[in-house]
This record gives sequence, C-alpha cells and structure tokens, in this order.
Amino acid sequence: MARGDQTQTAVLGALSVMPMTGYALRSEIQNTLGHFWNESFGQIYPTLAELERQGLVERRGAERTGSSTFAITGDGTARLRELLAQPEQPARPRNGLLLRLFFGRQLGPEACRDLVEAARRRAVEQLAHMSAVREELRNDQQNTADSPYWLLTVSAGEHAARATIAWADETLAALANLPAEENP
Amino acid sequence: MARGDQTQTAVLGALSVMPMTGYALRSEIQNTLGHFWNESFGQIYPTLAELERQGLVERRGAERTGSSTFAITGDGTARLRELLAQPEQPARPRNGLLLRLFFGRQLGPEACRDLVEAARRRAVEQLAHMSAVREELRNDQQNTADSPYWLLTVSAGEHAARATIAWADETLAALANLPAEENP
DNA sequence: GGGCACATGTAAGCTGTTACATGATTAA
DNA sequence: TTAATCATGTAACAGCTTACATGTGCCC
Repeated sequence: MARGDQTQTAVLGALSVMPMTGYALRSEIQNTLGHFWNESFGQIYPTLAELERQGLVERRGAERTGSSTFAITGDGTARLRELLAQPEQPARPRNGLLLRLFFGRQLGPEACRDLVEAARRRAVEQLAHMSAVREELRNDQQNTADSPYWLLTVSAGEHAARATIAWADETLAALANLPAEENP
Repeated sequence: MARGDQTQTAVLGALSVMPMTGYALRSEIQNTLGHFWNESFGQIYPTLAELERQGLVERRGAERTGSSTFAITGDGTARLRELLAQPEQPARPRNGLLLRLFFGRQLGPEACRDLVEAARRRAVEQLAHMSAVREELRNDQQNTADSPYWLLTVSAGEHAARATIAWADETLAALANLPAEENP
C-alpha cells in the first residue's frame, strides 16, 4: 500500500459513516481518530478531488456557494474495502520524549522529571478524553453497527494511556534516586 | 525545534556515548533506539556533513579508505544539551491498525481478528527484545552512567507492549461476539 | 573469486505541513 | 459591523525514504 493511499482510506472510511464537507471531515478525523490518526487540509482537499475524479465520491450541493457535501459511491465502498484489506504501512516511530530520556544523562534528572510529568499529564487528559468519547458513543443511537469497532480503538487509547501513567510513576521514582549530573 | 534538528539530536546523542562511523550510527540507532526512533542513511550522512561543517563533530581516520569515525566535540556536547532542552516535537500519530479496526465494519470481524493477532505477536516479540536489551545492559560494564536512562526507555517499551497484549486479548474476545458483516 | 558485511554518499521523488488567499455564514 | 467559524483551495517547502552508484575488507 503506497503511503498516499492511507489518506484515501481515512477519507473514504469517514465518508462511509456519513456524507460531509471537507472541512467537517477534518474535524471528525481530529476529534474521533485524533489519538491515532491525523490529516491536514493540504491532504484532504487534493484527495477529495482525486477521489471525485475516480468516481469514488460524489460532490453534492451548490459548488458556487463554496460549500459542498461529499458522499461515498458504490465504487468508493468497494475501493475502501480493498484498501482496508491491504497490509498495514508500518509507521516509523519518532518519540521525542524517549529520545530525550535516552540521552537524559546529558539533560540531567530534573529536566527529565519535568518531561515525564508532562507526559503523565497528557496521558491523564487522554484517559478523560477517551471516557468522554465512550459516553458519547453510549448516548448515540445512530451508527450502532459501527460503534463496536469504534470502541475497540477507544479501548486501545485507554490501555495506552494507563500504561503511560504506570510507566511515568515508576520512572519518576527511579529518577528521584539518580545523582545530578556533574557538568564537566 | 525544527524537525530537522531532531536528527541532529539523535546523531549527536549517539556520538556522545561513543565515537563511531555513520554506518555504525545507523545500526546503533536501529538496535537500541529502534522501538521509538528511526533514521535512514539518507539523513545520517548529510547530517554528519553538516555537523562537521559546524564543528560539532570531528571526522577521524583515513577519509581516502572510505571509512572514518566521527566523534562529538565540546561544542557538539553543548549543542546536544541545548537541543535536548527544546520542547518535544509532537509526533503526528498514524496507526494503520487502529485505522483499519475503526472501519472494521467494512472489513469484517475475521479480518480484524487477523490484524489484532498479528499486532499481539509483534508485541510479544517486542517484549522479548526488551528483555534481551535489559540483559545486555546488565552485562555491560561500560556506560554505567548512561544505562539508568536507557533502562527508562526499555521500561517504556515493556509497558507499551504489555498494554498492547492486554488490549489484544480483550479485543479478540469482543470480536468473537460480533456478527459477520452482511456485504450489501 | 564469490559473496557478504562494512562504508559513504547522492538524487529522485513522495508525503505531508504551513502559510496564504479567498469568501460565505452566523452570532454578538 | 465586527469577529468567529465554516469552507475551499493552492503553493512553497520541509522531511524522509528509496534506489542507486561505488568501493573496501574479510572469509570461505
């Protein structure tokens, strides 16, 4: 699966749930897929244009007013299934926190502690966000066929956040026992 | 912190542990930072050239034979500390597994199960790899000043892997109770 | 002498972000 | 009427991968 196809997958997938504008697409992806996916306008609009050219989505509503809704077509749904069945594109990891900690000797234990505390705070926030999404899903009577799958990704976010919190607590305890770096 | 600087951080950081060739740099980054960081030759060599130009690293050994060792300079160490102190560059998440699961209704429960099982296997492998690294660190009498920090990143990898395994087991149980998608 | 690991580098090209330009609609 | 939000798009650029070109040293 070429990299660019992953954006097509995300866009077609979101439109398979409901038709919406490019702008709404961005918000939805940010709010709902935010903890594991990301797309910017610079990708969404060209991708929509390309998908329209291929007949995989349809533009509805007045183009002249500058606001149009996109809907997935039958071909689009078929293409989506094809794309989803392709092997995952392994993401290249780039964790700035762990990079800094790895060279923490140069940075010193106090700065490391600050970084870990910040990471812990972000994880706690994420946990709260996941709870909110879970609640939303419970109260939403639409999309009952999709929601079991959505909950799987929420659960993944919760597990990851809890793991981060547990690790941060351990790490803070370990850092407290480390000597301050004597800057040579 | 501009994005390109992150590669400089990784390169300077690795050279702060010990001098080595560009080739060795790549191997070290892949083996030791592999679970949270990534650099390719296409970045490493230009970065080394740029760092040399700025006097942050020194090239030692016969250039003509095609094999030279790079060592960090005093200025390089200062620069490294400066870079490490910069705020983290938030990585844009792109998790192909969760993207597929989110649209799992289109993909069907069986294909989802295969994906989750594959992810579980990868996590089990990662856990084994982390154990091996831990063992290596225990037996290594060099770098005793750095190793406490290295262990923090190993621990992060272990927590993440265990969280993935726990999530995968829950998810597989949940998927077993889902009806197969009737393809319309 | 053949193959493999070590070693250095470049160039093409893709992916993705950011900043900008533009305008409609809505609420204060 | 002004500001915010909704909405669409483009262009420049940064970042990174991949493939290629090239050569050495060592072991079998």
